Amino acid sequence: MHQRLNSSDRLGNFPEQSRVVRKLESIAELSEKEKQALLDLPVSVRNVAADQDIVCDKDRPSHSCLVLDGFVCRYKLLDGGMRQIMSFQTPGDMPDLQSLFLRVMDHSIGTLTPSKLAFVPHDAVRDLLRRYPNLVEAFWRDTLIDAAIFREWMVGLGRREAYGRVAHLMCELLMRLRAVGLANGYSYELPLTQAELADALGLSTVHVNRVLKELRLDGLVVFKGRHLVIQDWEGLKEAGEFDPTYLHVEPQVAA
Amino acid sequence: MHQRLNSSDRLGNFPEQSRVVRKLESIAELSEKEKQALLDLPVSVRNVAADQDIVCDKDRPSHSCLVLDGFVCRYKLLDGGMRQIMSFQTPGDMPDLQSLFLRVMDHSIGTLTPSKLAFVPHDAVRDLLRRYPNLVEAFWRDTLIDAAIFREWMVGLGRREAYGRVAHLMCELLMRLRAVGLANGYSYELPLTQAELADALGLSTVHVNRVLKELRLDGLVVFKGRHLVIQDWEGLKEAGEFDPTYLHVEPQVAA
DNA sequence: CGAAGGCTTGATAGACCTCAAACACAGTGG
DNA sequence: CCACTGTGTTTGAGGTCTATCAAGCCTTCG
Repeated sequence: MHQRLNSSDRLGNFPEQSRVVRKLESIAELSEKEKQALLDLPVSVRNVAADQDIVCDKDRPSHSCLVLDGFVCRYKLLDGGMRQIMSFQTPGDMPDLQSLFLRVMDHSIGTLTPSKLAFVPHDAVRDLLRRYPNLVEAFWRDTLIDAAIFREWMVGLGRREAYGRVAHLMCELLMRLRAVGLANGYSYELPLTQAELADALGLSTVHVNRVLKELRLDGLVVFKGRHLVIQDWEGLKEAGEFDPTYLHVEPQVAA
Repeated sequence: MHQRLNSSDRLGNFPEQSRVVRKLESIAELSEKEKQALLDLPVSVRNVAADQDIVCDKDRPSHSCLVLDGFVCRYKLLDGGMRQIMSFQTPGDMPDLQSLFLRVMDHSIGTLTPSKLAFVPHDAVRDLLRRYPNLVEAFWRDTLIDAAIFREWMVGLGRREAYGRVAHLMCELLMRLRAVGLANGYSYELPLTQAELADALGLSTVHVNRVLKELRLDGLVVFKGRHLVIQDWEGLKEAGEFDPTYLHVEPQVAA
């Protein structure tokens, strides 16, 4: 029997729901009723192994998915077999909200680590948005912030050297993981291989390796065993020319 | 006396309104009432010279702008003075719809050619969206397609060589300009300098020049005097590995 | 313990950049 | 009408960043 036993569950029944709510609250004000409505969303939750596709290029999904736990990414494959990762989705994120309005997938979404995902029928989301127009703003904002992150990555891919590109990504992930409580001070779990980082940064695995070594020798960060420690936050920000405006979070602990 | 005389105009009074309507119709179904409401939007129209900023990084705009005529771009400047252009906006586009929901600009928007722009107060747009929920879907879709284009550019910047990158951009612009009636068969006005192309493609001006020459020698395109002629559409698509899915237009004349 | 995946490092090659100079063309002014 | 200027294009030469290839090493896990 397969994993979809719990297709009649509601989001609120899972402990990780707090990450989703927290993420949305970092984006927009939510009333109690709206939060309730969110938690009442019907979901089917699945545990998915690493390196599995959730949605594929050209698919026409009927559900949107929420990341409850794990690292997920959007990516495209080129003819030659090369891969470009276009975003990392961390717990609390909704990687394919867009499929609500763009029927055909123009890219794939897959897990990078073992993940826990909640699938919500599009109809349920549509219904939610009809009943709570304020949530339209929240969800729309979320997709706009996604786009802002794409733009920032474009800057990195187009105009930053490898060193700054890596530094910038590490800064961004600290900010984003903090927002959902997944960072401790200046360190966080970064369960990615160097090859995966390379695919996101438009570099080769070998070069990522060399840059990481350089960052370590410069005393900025240590990345070992899927764990990242930022030893010199100011230095890292400078190396990546990092300015968190594009993340559109409250001027929180961006210290 | 300054240019804003016509601040009490409505969009429908300008002949270029058709481009805006046409653009939106290529994205979503519009009822007659919705089209009417669009045309009744209060606008102040301005003619702007080339190379002028419309909105700057860190601004908090109170209006959204529509491109009635001309080429406009989003861009960011790096510390070293380098520029990354993140999108080209052509007639019919709404480059800063996002400012409705993201208060602070995380990039700048500027003209590349002399342009005719319509500014709509955010309040008027908000009101429109409140009255016509179907337009929410259309506008949201528009911002999602923007994001899809960002993603496709990321692929180019990260994983395509200069040759394919240039080819891909030319394919994309043909499709987009056709959708608003600004292409003739396989040619269109491309009023950009090689330096501007370079800033969009993450290349140096010199290298763009060399690639253009190569494309010409290969018989794919001729770009001369701000005019582009595609001589071998199949070849160009192949060179850029171009697949128009990400533009999310009807499977129109993508022949 | 062996296998597999990931990490690390060296050597070589290629894509692209920077610098520099010449050329074309349009607009300006005497 | 013709220098003069400025912007954009074109081409060459040399240098840098990053990719590719290849090999050795380490860790994890059955």
